[in-house]
Order: sequence, then C-alpha cells, then structure tokens
Amino acid sequence: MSKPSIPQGTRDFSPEVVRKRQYILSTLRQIFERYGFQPIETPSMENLTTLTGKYGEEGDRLIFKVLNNGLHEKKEAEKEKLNAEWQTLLSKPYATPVVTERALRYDLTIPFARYVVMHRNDIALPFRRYQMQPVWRADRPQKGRYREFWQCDADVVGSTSLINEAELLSIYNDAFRKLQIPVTIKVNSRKLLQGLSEICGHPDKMTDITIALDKLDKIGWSGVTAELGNRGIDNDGIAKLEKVIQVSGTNQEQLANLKGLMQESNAGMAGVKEIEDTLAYFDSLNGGASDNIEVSVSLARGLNYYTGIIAEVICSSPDVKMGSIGGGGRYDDLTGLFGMKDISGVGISFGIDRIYDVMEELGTFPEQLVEGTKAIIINFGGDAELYALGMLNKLRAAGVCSELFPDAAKFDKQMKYANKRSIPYVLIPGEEEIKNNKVSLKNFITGEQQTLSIDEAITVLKEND
RNA sequence: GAGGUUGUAGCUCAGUUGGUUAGAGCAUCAGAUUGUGGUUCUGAGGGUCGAGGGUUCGAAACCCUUCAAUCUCCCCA
Repeated sequence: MSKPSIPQGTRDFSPEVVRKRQYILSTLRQIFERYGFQPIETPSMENLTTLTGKYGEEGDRLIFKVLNNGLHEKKEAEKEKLNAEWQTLLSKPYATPVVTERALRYDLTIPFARYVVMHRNDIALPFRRYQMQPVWRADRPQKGRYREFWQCDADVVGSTSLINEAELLSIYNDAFRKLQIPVTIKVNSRKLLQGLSEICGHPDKMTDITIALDKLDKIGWSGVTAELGNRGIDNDGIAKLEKVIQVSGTNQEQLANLKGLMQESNAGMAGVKEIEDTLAYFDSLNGGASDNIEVSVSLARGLNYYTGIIAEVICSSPDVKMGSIGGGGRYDDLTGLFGMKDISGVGISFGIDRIYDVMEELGTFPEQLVEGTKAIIINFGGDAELYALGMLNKLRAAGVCSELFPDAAKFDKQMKYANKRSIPYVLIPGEEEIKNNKVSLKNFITGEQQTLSIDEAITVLKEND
C-alpha cells in the first residue's frame, strides 16, 4: 500500500486553518456588501475557448485542461486521429476539441465577463459583483504559489467613471486595515505606460518596456537597462525612460513632473490625468488622502487586457517577504471578447492564500477564532446517556456549542479527548448528579468544578461567552 | 522551460572512512490510576532506509537510472 498523497501544489486545510481562512473571507464579504457589491458564482470548468487567448501565451500554457471523457470507448480506427490530436495538444495546448474542450477556470475575471455577456438582459448596469472561489493554474508551485488557490474579486462593469476606481482602491484600504495588514497600494495607468513607449520612440514596444520595468524592484536600473537593450530599445530611448523612472517624491510631485515629461504624448497625458482624478475621488471618498497609496510608474501587471488604471497591493511590513497580495485594473473591452461591445469594466482581486500567509507571519488573526465547542458531556452509558442527550438538547437550544462523547469510553479517555480538543468546559452527569437532576460542570482551564442544575450550568456557559 | 537541495517509523530527524540485530524525540496504544485531563513513570506496537540496477566478502551510506517532494530563475496571485 502506497502512502496517500495529494497533487502537487494543492493543500488540505485543517479546522484551525479553515477558521482563519473563513475569517478573511467573511471580512472581505462584509466590506464588499457595504460597498453595494453582489455575489455571484460560476462553474469550476469553463469551455476551453472561453479561456484561451485571454491571458497571453504564457497564460494559455498554464490553463488546466480537462480531458474529454469517453476516450476509452473510441474505436480502433479513431485512435490514430486521437494520437494526432494529442501531438497537436502537446505543442499547442489549446483549440483541440477532440481531446479537451473544457478547462478549469484560471481566474475570476474572464468567467465574469462571460457571465455578463450571457446574462446581459437580467443584470442592471452598472453591475457591481464580488466572487470568491478557487482557481487553478498548471504552474510550478513554490513558496506562496499553488496550483489551486482562491481569489476574491470585486468588479464593476458598465461604467467608465473613475469613481469606480476610487471605490475599489477604498475597498483595498478598508479591507487591509480591518485585517491589520500594513500595505502599500501602487497605482499606475496603462495609458501612462503607452505614453512612455511613445516618448522613447518605440510606441509598438509597450509590452516589452513594461515587462522590463516591472522588474525594477528586483534587478535595479542597471538590470532593467540590459533587459531593455535585449528587447530592442536603443540607448536614446533608454535615456528618456530613465528620466521618467527617476521621477520621485509625493504623489502630487510625481504627477506634476510626469505632466512635463509626457507633453508629447496624448496617451501619456491622459494617463496622468486619470491617476490624478482617481486620487482626487479617493480623497473625497475617504475624507482625506491615504499615505498607503503610491503612484508608481514602473508598475506593469502581467495580464494583457488592462487598458487604464492598474493597481497592485504589497505588504509594507519589512518583516514580510511576499509578492503582491492583490491587484487589479481597468479593462475597457473585456466583454467585447464575447461579442458585447463598449462595456468597460474595472476590478480588483485579493490573493487570500498569500494574505493568509502574511497574517500568519504578522500574527494578526484574532485570538477567539480558535474556539469551537464550548462544552462536552461525558458519556457514562445506559440511562445516563439518555439523560445526557436531553441535556444536550437544552444546551444547543440555548445556543451553547456542545457535544456528547458518543461512546461510553473510559472516563480518563474522554477527559483526554476534551483536553486535546481544547474544549473549555466538561459536563459530568454521573449517578449522583442524575439522581438530583443536576450536573457537575468542570472548568477545564481553571480546574474548578461545581454541581449545578442544568439551567444554572447553561447560565454559567452563556456568561463566559 | 533551466538549475539547486532533500527522500530513513504516523510526524521531526540522528545514523562516524561502507561493518553484527537501523536509533531518538514526539505521536499512538496499554498499564501505574474502575468518577477527573494537562505533568510524571513503566511497557508495547510500528521500517521494502522512495524505487530499480551496479560496485563490494559486506550498502541506509559509494556509482548509475528513475520517481517524488521542495526551493530558486522565468512568469504570476
């Protein structure tokens, strides 16, 4: 018998962990609801054609394909065809519907766009939705990266107003304050990046430039210079980029400088204005500026459907080394991919697995989360068992989380069980107690024990909530 | 796709230049203790040393192959 195992990059969640994860989810849910967002859920699987071509070439390779079933029923004559399809599949892992026509969802944004298009007659635009479900990526797992992980997204479609951007940034701000994670929210605009590629003389190389710039924090300016050279940017262009990247200071100062540098680019100027307006809305919405928010020209974001404001959240505590724990942006025509034109959307995503890791590291989970069962009743078997069940009924009706040890096991064993489960109270209905219609209540933390009526015991249990 | 590290009991790991019957702690079970847990003491069970091959009188250790886990780069959350 081989040892049991689970697939690479997946995890089991034990009770304590699930409680903490649910704390994160319920915190986010509360905030989403407070901002007027509505929940939706979509299937784990989408049609492969819904997903392919949406995440770039690299992204397509990382989509988990679902094998068509019924393959074993194929006739001998069809095997050759199947083999040929497999060859195609291996070299170009999509658009081969004979072998695979479904795939696990890669993120929540594309399924959402698909949802909007399919339900366009039912929903009232602008539509604000949130969604918290697992997604799958066929990536090589490493620290903080899994093949199955959860995303929490909030998006608004059907409105181009930058108020939406400001609201979403405000959600980030509220959420991480509530979760007690110190963060920096970096903000940039794809239009500014477009402007950047224009003023350095390579308007067609925006993607190359942004990929290189995105690494600034990691490899420094000299590294970025080399990368830009490799990607075909000449020295003249690099010098111009350097000027822009060197822009620093407060958000206001950066924006003022960028305005000067972007004079020659309409896109660049639009980008600056976009950021400026978003921050102004944010300040009004929050009764003042937040020093969490930081304009960052080098912020790029990998997904290629973003067209306007982009944002990324990183934990600002120096003790925590972790990539981004959230990100998002404006995508002007995502639903256009599915034939519904001119619907603009903007959204943010929370990486709750990483948020969990960060909170664990910072120790910011509330203490009381570890509590579960409040009281356990010792089982003496026979008539005592029936007495205990009646008591259990009363406890639960009174709202006390309680359980009865199901077997009349040795007293010692039952006590050890209660101890291991960290159950704070033990109820002991023995012969003497039953005779007097009472029960002994033992506080497992202090070791104190008293004999009470059942109602009195319930009162004590309720008092110490 | 490229590179590194590690595979020994349920878990965490020792195991000397290759040498008798592969060990410890934790966990589990039983007992000390038939209605009082955590601490303690005693005892027990638990192993294809990841797998396959090679070198050797002799391999957990050395060599080759393979599988798995894990980390870094790429990319991403």
